[in-house]
Amino acid sequence: MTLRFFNTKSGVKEEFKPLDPTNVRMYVCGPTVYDRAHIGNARPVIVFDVLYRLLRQRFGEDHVLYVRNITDVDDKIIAAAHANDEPIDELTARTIIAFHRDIAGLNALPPDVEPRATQHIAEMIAMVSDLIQRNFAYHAEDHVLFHVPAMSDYGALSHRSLDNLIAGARVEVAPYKKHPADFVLWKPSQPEEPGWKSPWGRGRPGWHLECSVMSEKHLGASFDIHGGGQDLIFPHHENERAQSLCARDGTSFAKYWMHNGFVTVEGEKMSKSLGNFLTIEEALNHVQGRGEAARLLMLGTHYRKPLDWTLAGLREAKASMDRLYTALRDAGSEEVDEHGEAPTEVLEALDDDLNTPLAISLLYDLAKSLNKAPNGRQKNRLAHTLHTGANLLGLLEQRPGKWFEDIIAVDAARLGLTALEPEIIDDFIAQRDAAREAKNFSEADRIRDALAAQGILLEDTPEGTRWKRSC
RNA sequence: GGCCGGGUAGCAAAGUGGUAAUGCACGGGACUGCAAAUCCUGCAUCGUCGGUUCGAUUCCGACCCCGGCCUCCA
Repeated sequence: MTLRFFNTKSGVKEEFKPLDPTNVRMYVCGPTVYDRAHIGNARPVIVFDVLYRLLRQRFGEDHVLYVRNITDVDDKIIAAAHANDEPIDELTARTIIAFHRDIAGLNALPPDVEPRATQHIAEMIAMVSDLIQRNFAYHAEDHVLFHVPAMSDYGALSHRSLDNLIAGARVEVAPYKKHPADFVLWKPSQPEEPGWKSPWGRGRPGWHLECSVMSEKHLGASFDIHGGGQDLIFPHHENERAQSLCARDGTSFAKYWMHNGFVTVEGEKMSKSLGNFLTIEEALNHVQGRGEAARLLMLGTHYRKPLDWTLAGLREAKASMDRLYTALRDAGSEEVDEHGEAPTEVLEALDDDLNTPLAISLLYDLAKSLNKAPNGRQKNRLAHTLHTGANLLGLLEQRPGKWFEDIIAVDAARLGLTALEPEIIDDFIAQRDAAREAKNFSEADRIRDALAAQGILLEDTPEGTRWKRSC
């Protein structure tokens, strides 16, 4: 097995060789908890969830450590709390709960550690002190700033030169900065703002510091993979890297940097001003809470490419999931088998820089073979293979019956659905069967049409009539 | 202006120096009372122009579009 991942720093696919195969470590930037998670936040969650699943499969479940932080101190949080007239703690607690619920709906496994910035203030202060001591940072007007020219290969991750940065700078440079590119490690807090006592007065950490500190604390100063959205490459990850490398000797920080592409919605960049800020919850409501459809849509495009999220695409993904679940249902495979060795081809597709679109196409191939399988023995084998392969992508984790019949995790009434009870549906089906028996096909079709109008589709099989919800 | 990524069938999206996976949609056929589901089958010369090559969609160059980053952002 050879895993290859595109490393942002080198700009090419590299063979993945973990520092310690018995302790593969990855750090992914998690949410800043000031508002509901949107569909753009969902992409790294899903992409790195697949990476986590792959690494667990390849190196063993107990040999992978996945850390995803929660940023719970930040100027946006302060602003949002103020706007809501709500204590910061309440805002962040509420938002974290919603975040967990949202991504659970996307079948994302929880990370092994989910550290919070506010629980690492002491370590942050210590790292700032180290940077000052090593002459990589300086104290000026209650701020502590990282002095960018002090680091020789600053810009190596984002492939920018210092000259470019200055040329492109559109911000007014604060007067206390020695160099325009210098960035804040610690900044003063106003009395009404959250703050912690420090050698430089009451204040709070700069944006990048938390990830340097939390990755070191939970993964060590050198670890394997650092992931996040492409927009984090600069300045966040560049600065994180600068802090972490300059604060220590002989460490490598992240060996592989992986970044997912951006998400647009209906062809437009998501932004609050455009009013197309689509939350995960809203998106899932469009498919009655079937998170796997959203997941399939996300994974249907390679993670480094831009992804345009559309309602049509989501509905199509739902139809595609129907196909896979139909194959399982027709195979009589109601068992959800979460374990077992995933099919080699699927694993190999993922080994090659997470080629999820190829992996998914292999699932369709398996579904086709399953549909054509002549006997129960082969069906069982293929169903199991399809299951384990799909599970690697976080798909097909439900019973087919549940997939087709439930309205999952949403308030049906709020969606304007009548959500017929299964008993009532069965009753109609019995009436229709009687009509068919009597060759009264117009009555049979009338019942079928009536159910269809309620979103219930019928399928006649040799074993009898079955139904599924159409949306 | 600098950096990065895209442009493949109606839509979505893989991939390869030797005439292009897969899904959805659509057409034909089988099956069905009719459907649905399923199966079989049809549907693209890969942004433009040059170059390298026996041969390029795949390599090189130029150009044209599209998106992102350079300021908070997944």
